Amino acid sequence: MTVRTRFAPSPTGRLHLGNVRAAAFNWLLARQQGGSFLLRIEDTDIGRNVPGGEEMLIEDLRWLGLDWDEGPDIGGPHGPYRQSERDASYARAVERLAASGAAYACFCSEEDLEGEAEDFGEGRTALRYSGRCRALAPSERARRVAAGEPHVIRFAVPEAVSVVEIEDEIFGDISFPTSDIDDFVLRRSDGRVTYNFAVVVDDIEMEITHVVRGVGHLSNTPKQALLFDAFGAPRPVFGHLPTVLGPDGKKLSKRLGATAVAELRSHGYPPDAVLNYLSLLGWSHPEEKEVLTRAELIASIGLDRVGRSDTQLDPEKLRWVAAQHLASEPLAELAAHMRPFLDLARFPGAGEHLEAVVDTLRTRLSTYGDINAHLELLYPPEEEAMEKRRALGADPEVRRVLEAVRARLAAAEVWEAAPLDQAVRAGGADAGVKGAGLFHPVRVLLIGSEKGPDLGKVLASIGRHEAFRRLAQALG
RNA sequence: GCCCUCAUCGUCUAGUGGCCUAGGAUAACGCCCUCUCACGGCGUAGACCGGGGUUCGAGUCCCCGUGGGGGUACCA
Repeated sequence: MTVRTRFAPSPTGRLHLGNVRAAAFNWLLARQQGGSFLLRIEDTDIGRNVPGGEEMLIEDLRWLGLDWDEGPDIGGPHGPYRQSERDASYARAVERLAASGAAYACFCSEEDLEGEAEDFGEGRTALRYSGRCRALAPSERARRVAAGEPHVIRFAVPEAVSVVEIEDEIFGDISFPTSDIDDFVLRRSDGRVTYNFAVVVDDIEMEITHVVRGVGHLSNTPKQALLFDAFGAPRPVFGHLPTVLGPDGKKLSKRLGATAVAELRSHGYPPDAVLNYLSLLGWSHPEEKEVLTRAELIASIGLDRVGRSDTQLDPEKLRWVAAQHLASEPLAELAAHMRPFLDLARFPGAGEHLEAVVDTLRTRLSTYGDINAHLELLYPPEEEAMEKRRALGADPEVRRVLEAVRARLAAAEVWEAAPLDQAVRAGGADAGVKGAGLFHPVRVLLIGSEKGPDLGKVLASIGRHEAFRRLAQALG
């Protein structure tokens, strides 16, 4: 049996990290097993749909590298992949259940049901449907339907089963008494089907073998399991993932900007790092490794090591994971990834020696977008820097050192970090200084601070022209 | 109300009755490396929600409580 998993979001727009985490698990599982991963759009609730939501969602998934084998944009043998386009399937499914007696028309209006309201206490009430239309004679039912009387289609919870047993790969075996499940609505009076019904019909027709989703759906699972049974279809393997909470421990909301995928992308987080971090939410590697490549993730992921308690997003740890991923990237690749984030208006010179710049700054960067925040180190505000350089030039002792260094730099044949570092040291030797007495004034001259990266790297980063320009401000 | 479910350092987690004096990671702090910064290395501090059982022995099993989450919709 080949594994088929799916990600089935409603097109409410940007994906938040909880959803993406579910998508990631499904994708990783499918790739590990050599199976298929499908994308399905659950747009049965019109009120929830956001214009362009599907496009944004697809964009986010693509960026993360979670590619699907069947979906609304590329089609596939089990389409359509948008619930709003699957009316024919749902109609057939309703027929089948009605024919077998597992579903029936109910004519009760919402007002009729009010009378059956149960008091929860504290003013809260619930409508638990008694199933009274279930007792209607088939002929009467047919007559009223034919007469065009408004009705919904309800599922007839089988009287023969007293408990629904769910086997969950993550939460274990759970039983739900059927006495707590009333005859729920399958199709609304306006003809639209409900979520619980649509998912099951879709999962059956799309031959989904593994349903991996958030625990929020665990309570729906018995209803869905009953439907699979009523259709005579095998139940898929279920796996419910613990909830992902925001850094504040509260539920993820759309306005929690920092947790949206699009936000991470715009900040320059590497997609592989995001995937890595997300996989660590609720799951742990058998050897507790935490920095994992995409391939390692595919090889080691599994529902058996997923925990059951809710997890909180930790932006600090995400940054750390991202930094680890950057650290292992080859310099040329890193520079290429950073180029689109470069703010050339602020740092016009940086583009010319990008590789050297990235090499100098890379140990302090966690994301591609971090480059600008640290570029100021190499390109301090001009006015202030100029003042410091003049002050340096005014000190005869310092001036002597800087001149010696400048002479050595002028003689440099290649403008690269290692030889430049040697040149600075040689200049110091010429002037009879070394250590802090040499490096500090040179560093203040170059970047306006005694603290900072190795001077050879700084010189290589700013380039020959800029280096002499800064020297000239002190020495004339 | 009723049903389901969760509970280890601030956070992510390891842990499936003795290996736990509860391990790792992150964040914090300190030391080392180094001209300095960053990286890195080493170290310090920090947790089994509470109460009852079961057992020779419980973070691990059971029950109750507390707290959190979900369902109980013609929401998904």
